Amino acid sequence: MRILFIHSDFIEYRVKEKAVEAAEKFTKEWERVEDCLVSFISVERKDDENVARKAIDEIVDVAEKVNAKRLVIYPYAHLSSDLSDPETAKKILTLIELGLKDKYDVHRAPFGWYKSFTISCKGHPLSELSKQIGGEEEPEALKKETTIKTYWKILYEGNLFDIDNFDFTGYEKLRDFVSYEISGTRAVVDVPPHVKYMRSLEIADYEEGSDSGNLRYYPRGKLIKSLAENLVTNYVIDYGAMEVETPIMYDYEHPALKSYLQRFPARQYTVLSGEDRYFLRFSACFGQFLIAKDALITYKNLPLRLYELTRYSFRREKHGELVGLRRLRAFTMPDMHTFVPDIEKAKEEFLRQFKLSISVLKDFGLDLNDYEVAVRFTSDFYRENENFIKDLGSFVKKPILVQFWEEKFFYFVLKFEFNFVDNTKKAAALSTVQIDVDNAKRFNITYINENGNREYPLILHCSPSGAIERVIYAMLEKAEFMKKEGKKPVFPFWISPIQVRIIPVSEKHLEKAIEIGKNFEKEGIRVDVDDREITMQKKVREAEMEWIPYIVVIGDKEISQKILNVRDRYLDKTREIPLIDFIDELREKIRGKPVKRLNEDYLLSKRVKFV
RNA sequence: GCCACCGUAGCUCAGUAGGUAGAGCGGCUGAUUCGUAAUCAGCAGGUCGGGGGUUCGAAACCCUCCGGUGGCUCCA
Repeated sequence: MRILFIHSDFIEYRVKEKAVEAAEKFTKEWERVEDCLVSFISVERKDDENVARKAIDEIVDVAEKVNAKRLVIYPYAHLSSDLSDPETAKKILTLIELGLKDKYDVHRAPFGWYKSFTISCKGHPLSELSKQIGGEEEPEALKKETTIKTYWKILYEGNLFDIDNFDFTGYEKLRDFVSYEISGTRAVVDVPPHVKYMRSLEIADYEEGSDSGNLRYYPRGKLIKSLAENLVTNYVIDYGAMEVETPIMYDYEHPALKSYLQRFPARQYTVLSGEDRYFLRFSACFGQFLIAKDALITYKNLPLRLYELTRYSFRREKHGELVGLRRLRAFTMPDMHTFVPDIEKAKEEFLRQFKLSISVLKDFGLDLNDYEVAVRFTSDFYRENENFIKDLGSFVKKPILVQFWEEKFFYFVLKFEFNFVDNTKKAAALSTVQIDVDNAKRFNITYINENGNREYPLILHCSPSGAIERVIYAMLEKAEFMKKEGKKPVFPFWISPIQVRIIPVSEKHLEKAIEIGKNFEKEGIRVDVDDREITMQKKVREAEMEWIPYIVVIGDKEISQKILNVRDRYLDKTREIPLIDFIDELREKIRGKPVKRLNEDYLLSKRVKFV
């Protein structure tokens, strides 16, 4: 259904001739209504009573906003090219009329007639609005989200505070996050700064040749992304998960998948294979659940953990929501599922994964001050596990946002997220863990218990870092915060695409510079040499603009004294250190971290400029 | 999905009573061989996002599509 609202000084219409066979009988050939809200409505194919109900809510909502007492329902076919049959349209229009009659003075223009009309629009900002309601692919969960009963509190030092009574002094980012969550931000903002960096640092870029929200990654971005992926995967495997790989597209008609789709508030990409319709996965859940369903699992195998790094997960986010790396339609998500026998075990895993997520983010240079914690649960879960929730709050030693759901509508009873609040005061979720009480049954995943009987496990969904692209986004936004504080923006050493740049003072030092560079390369440190014929000032400047952590200048002095002159970005100063000691220092910094080779030429004169 | 703004050289942008394009950076060439955030000079480089229309004439005005951004809505 589509509705066009016009808040009018008056509308006047006159019935002319029949437009369709099924035209409605009418009582007034001419009508004029003063000071009213006119709703021009197209009833579309697939619209039903639910859509009518939703339409009533929308009309009431708008009427309240513009303070209208009189309503005009005006059938108007021209808003849509996918109309319902006339009988349905009449029925739904009548339902809407009846639904509004109690509270408003409702007038309705007859259906199925050509009418002349004159309307006077008030012209204030809310006087013209249009809405689209329903749509066949809209999952229940998306619609339900707007009606589900929920309330919010701040949890701090074991106490729950009303949002309005909590003093956010010193917790401004939490305040921004809360207002973003509950009311949506009102701040006037520009493009988030990470978009500028993702391009200028040659990490990622928009790709016109694809759908919006599908980005291209340049060599440096690909390197950063791979390192990030490897780090998370290593963590998860150390944690005890087994890595699997599953298809990226699934059958719309598969019964378990079909009902799961309805519980998941996201839109899908659809793929046609001949006549058959498939959707692109929006997480690794399906693939892993379908594996678990067929596996022979006993209580001795629990907790069982499956993991996949999805490249990609797809969500067809609305156009207006896509920005840079914050929100994409194709993204890389580490996704682990843990199967446990009961709620006690689930809580134990939940807490461990909570801590795992903190460790993972820390390696990306994001600590608890950089993100806000949200914990959400059903009221039932809270009643039975109040202390558990409070312990989570105590563990992070700062106030957190908690959300209560009166009923369980989604598939989980408890979840947390770590939300990054960026320079435009918008929030994006990074790590998350959920306790899923529904899907074992839905997918018929069972394990054999001590007595030889089949039982449904509980399932934890965990993305310890959140989407990899989002982690990069958070690192870039954090860099901007650093810049605002007067610090130099920089990546953690292990993930810097170039870790050491060697700058020969003049051409005659080049050979020696390359030789010194080899010592770093042997240790798995990504080093390059600026062999271009430009001034060294300029080389230093460009190295700084690329956020390279260590800039080593090689001239006569360094060659004769065998001491390196290092410009250290983390300390923001230049220091002198013997080569051996410096390499030891860097080796220590990358210990236990993923290592990858430089993903571009060692010599800057050979480099391509991508942006 | 709706509304608004934007799209000009590889990048950032200038170019409004409509008269077939400019700067800086980058690139190339030459000079300079240089000590920690921009050496100097010359040269090359443009279907003005795509398509359609108005006009003698469109980067400019209109329509439409695509892309980007912001707002609304929404965001497990």
